[in-house]
Amino acid sequence: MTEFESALYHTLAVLPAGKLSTYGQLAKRCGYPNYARHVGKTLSKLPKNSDLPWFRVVNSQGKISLTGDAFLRQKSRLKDEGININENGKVINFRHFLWE
DNA sequence: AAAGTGACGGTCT
DNA sequence: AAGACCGCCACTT
Repeated sequence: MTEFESALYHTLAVLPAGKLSTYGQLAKRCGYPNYARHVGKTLSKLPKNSDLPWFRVVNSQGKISLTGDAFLRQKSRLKDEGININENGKVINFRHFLWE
């Protein structure tokens, strides 16, 4: 496991339920500014049974970046935490839920 | 080794 | 508000 992955996992692990973060924000927070794309890349390799809150991560515009089934799964997980998605895939009241 | 590829992002039109 | 454009960086072709 790379140093970046380790840093990212530790940061993601403490993202509170009911909150959201963005790829870029997580990258910065774990000490790797400019690694937004790598956050996505890394999350895409996460095991399906991962305990990490991968679903609390959306893009800088507050939209879900996943497609197809994955999109639906993320939308569902967020709804469980009281966060809803509009017909364009965007989090309703996005800024209100941002982590810090 | 050069070119393409992302669960991305900021800026400028 | 929505695209186009470019910067970004590790990986794969």
